[in-house]
Amino acid sequence: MPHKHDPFFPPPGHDHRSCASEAIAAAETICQDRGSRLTALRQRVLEAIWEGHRPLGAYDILARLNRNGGRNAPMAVYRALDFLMDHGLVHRLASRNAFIGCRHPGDDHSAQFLICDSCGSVAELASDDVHKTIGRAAAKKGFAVTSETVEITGHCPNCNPS
Amino acid sequence: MPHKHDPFFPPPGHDHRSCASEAIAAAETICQDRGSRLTALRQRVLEAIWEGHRPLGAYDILARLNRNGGRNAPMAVYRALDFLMDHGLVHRLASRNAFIGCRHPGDDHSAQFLICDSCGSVAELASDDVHKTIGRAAAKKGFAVTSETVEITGHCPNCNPS
DNA sequence: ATAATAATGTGATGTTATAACAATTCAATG
DNA sequence: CATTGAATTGTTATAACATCACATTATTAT
Ligand SMILES: [Zn+2]
Ligand SMILES: [Zn+2]
Ligand SMILES: [Zn+2]
Ligand SMILES: [Zn+2]
Repeated sequence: MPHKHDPFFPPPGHDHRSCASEAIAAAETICQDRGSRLTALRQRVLEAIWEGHRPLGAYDILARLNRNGGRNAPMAVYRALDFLMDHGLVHRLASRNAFIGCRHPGDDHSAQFLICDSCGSVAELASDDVHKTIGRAAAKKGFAVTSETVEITGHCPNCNPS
Repeated sequence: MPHKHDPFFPPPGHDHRSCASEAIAAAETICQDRGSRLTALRQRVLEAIWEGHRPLGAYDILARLNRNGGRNAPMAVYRALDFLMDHGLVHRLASRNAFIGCRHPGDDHSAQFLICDSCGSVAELASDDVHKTIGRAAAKKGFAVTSETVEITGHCPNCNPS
């Protein structure tokens, strides 16, 4: 199911608690459905990621985890991220070495990311048109697609009032 | 101008010398036109990259550079790569942390990359259709595109005889 | 309770990329 | 040619990102 809030790039002042709580709730449901355990550590990592709509590096997440005297090691974060990615709750942005919460968890989707150069926020597009066009272009060359990385930089509507 | 060889994914046995020599020749022309210097170091990096159609990591390139007793440091490679990328002679594959020679040097193009999971070879697509579809999808969300990273993995025609 | 499995802890290490500053080479000018 | 400023390269150190290997603990199933 799509996100409750509509704004694609949520404006600076939006009620972000609900973004985060929706994401956590969706994660719990998905993990239950799949018989997986959303442990405290994994949930804390997911919460750290959902502190905003900006991608975070693994070590940024680690710092947030350890803010109040935590003693987690990088491995803990990477393992949690692997779990969250396996469950479609988090995406990795290859062009940034960073991670961001999925806005369409549960959907089986191929995503494209719009990354704002000004404010750093990221929106997740799920354009079937883009996906299919890529598939056609690849097929024309005899290439069988298994996965796509589509990351687009530019200026978001909040930073680009046209 | 497009590459002389047609095969999009050059077959294993192709005459690769001409791929490399064409690329070097194009680089010389482009640098002359722009009043830039294709120094020995830069050329050696470009040659290393053109030893094949597989992407190479910066440290792979460094190893090739230093094969015969060279003493170059990583910085030398990264600086040469920056130069070559600025001049549109080399692309970086974000999903691989690796670099590959551009097959359309001189063209002002937005590229997509097809990366074979079996043989590791990479082909550079320059699909205007993909480019425009991405532009439309982004515009629909009020996003102004400045650059795109499109990297597709799967199986190339040489590895996927259908 | 026991045993198997899953998750986490821990320390070391591997990999990719950049910072900072010194030395050298190059091209232009007089 | 000699001078000079800019571009390039050398050098060392360090930052940033990611994984390996193995020990320990927690959870689940029998
Ligand atoms: Zn939000
Ligand atoms: Zn913005
Ligand atoms: Zn070739
Ligand atoms: Zn192949």
